[in-house]
Amino acid sequence: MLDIQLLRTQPDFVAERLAARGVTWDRSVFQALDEERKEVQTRTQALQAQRNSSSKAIGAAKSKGEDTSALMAEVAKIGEELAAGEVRVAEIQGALEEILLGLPNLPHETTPQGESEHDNVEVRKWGTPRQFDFEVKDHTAVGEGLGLLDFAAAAKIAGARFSVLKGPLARLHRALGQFMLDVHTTEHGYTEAYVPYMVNADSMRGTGQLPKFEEDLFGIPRGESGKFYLIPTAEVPLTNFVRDEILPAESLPLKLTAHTPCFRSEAGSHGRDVKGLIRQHQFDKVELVQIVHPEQSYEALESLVSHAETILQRLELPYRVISLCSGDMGNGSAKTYDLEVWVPAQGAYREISSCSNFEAYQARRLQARFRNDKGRPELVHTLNGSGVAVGRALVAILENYQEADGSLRVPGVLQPYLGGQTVIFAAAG
RNA sequence: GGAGAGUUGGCCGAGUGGUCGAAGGCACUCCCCUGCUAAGGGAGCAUAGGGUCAAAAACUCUAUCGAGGGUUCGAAUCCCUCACUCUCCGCCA
Repeated sequence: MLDIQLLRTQPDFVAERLAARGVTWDRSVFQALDEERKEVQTRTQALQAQRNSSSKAIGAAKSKGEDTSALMAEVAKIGEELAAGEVRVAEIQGALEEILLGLPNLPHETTPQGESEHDNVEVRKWGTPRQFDFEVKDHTAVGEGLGLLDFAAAAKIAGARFSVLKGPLARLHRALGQFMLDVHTTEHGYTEAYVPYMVNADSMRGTGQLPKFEEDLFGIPRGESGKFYLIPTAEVPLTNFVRDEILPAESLPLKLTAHTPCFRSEAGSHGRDVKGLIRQHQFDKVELVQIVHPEQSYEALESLVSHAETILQRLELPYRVISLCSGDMGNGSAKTYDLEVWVPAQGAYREISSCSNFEAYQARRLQARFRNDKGRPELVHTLNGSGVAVGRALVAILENYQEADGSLRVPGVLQPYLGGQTVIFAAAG
C-alpha cells in the first residue's frame, strides 16, 4: 500500500512512477473523493466534538441534580446530520482504502524501465552450462526413466499439475530442502521457523495477495464467516510475524526462513509448462524473509540475493541474475532480482528464485513498525526471496546431472544427505 | 464434542453507564541527587486519522479498551453476533 500523503502531496510523481509500471492512475477520482472526505470529515468531527461536550455537560448537570432536558434537546437536533456524516465518512474512507489497496508499489529508481520480460536486464551470470556428448532428456524423461517420477499416479490421486516422487528421488528432494535450510541457518544468520500452511484473510491482505489476487489462491471454507487460504509461499506466514507489531530498533534486522509447501491455483496459466515439475499446484520452497530498517533495505536485498545464489553455486548449477523491469515486477515490489537456473533440455534459463524489496508497501498494510531513534513508530521495510524453489532445483538437477546411461549423479553437497550415495540408478523393474 | 473463564496502552494490571484515553506498577526518556554502581526524588511517555500550514514545530479535533453490530444524550462498562486465548472433562496424532 502506498502512503496516502504521497498521493495527496505529489500526485504527479506518483502518476509518473505508476505509469512506469504500465498502470494508469485516475487521479481525478482520487482527488474528488479526497476533497469530499476532507469536507465531510471536518464537519462530522465538529459535530462529534459538539455532541461529546454536550454529553459531558449532561453528565455534570445530572450529578448536580439539575434539569437536562434543554441540553438533551440540543444534542438531539444534531443527531441526524451527525449519523449521516459518520456513514458518509466511512464510505469515503472505504473507497479511498480500496483505491490504495489496488495500486501497486512504485518502482525504485534503480529498477530498469520497461514493459515486459523482454526489457529485463541481465546483471551477471555464473557457471558454464555443461556440454553433453549425448542427447539430453528433459527432467520428466530423466525422472520417469529412473522410474522414480510418476505423473500418472499423481493425476489419479489428485489431478493435473501434481507429482509423485519415489525412492531416492523423493529423498533427493528432501535433501535439497534440508541442505538449503542448513546453509541459511548456519551460514547466513536466518532463524528457521515452522509455520502454518493455511492462513487467514488478514495475513493474505498484509502481504498483498488479497484483495487483488484471490484467484491465484486455494481457499478452504471454514465456518459461517471465515476462510483459510493455503499459502502460495512462506513469505505470507513469515512476513506476518510482524503484523501489528512495534519492534524495538535493536531487533532489526529480523531474518527468517522456512521450508514449506506452496500452493498455487495457476489460474490463467493454462497451457504454460503443462508438462513436468516446473509449474505445479503444490511445490516446496525454502523462503528467506528479512524485516529491516528502511535505510538498509537495498543492502539487504543484495545480501538476500547472494544467499540464494550461494545455494545454486554449491549445487554447481549455472544461473544468471536478472533485474526485473518496472513492467514485469510483482505488485508490491519496488525492486526485484530473479535468479534463473540453466535448464539444458529447454536450452534456456528458468526462474528458480525471486528476491524483492517491498520497501514499506507491505509494512504499511501490516502496520509493521519499529521504534526509531526519535522514539516514534516508523514502518519497517520487508524483503523476501526464494532460497530457492525446491521443485525447480530438482528439475535443474535432473537435467544438469543426467548421464548417458539414464542414471543421475548426486551433487556433492547433497551426498551427505543421501547417506553418501553418489549416483541414482533406475529403480528395479 | 461438553462446561466454564478471559481478551484493556510497549508489558503487567485496575476499572459494571457520565469530567476515563483510561488508576497503579514495570519498562523507557529527560532532569535532580548520590564522586562509580545500586538506591532515591521530579517530570514526561499509546496508536491512527484529520484540521490550522506548502512543510516543521506547536496547538487542536476525532477515532480506538479483541472484531463487528445494537441500546443510550453519553459505552471499556449494558445487549447481540463472531474471532481468539486459557482451564476442566471427553476424543485424537
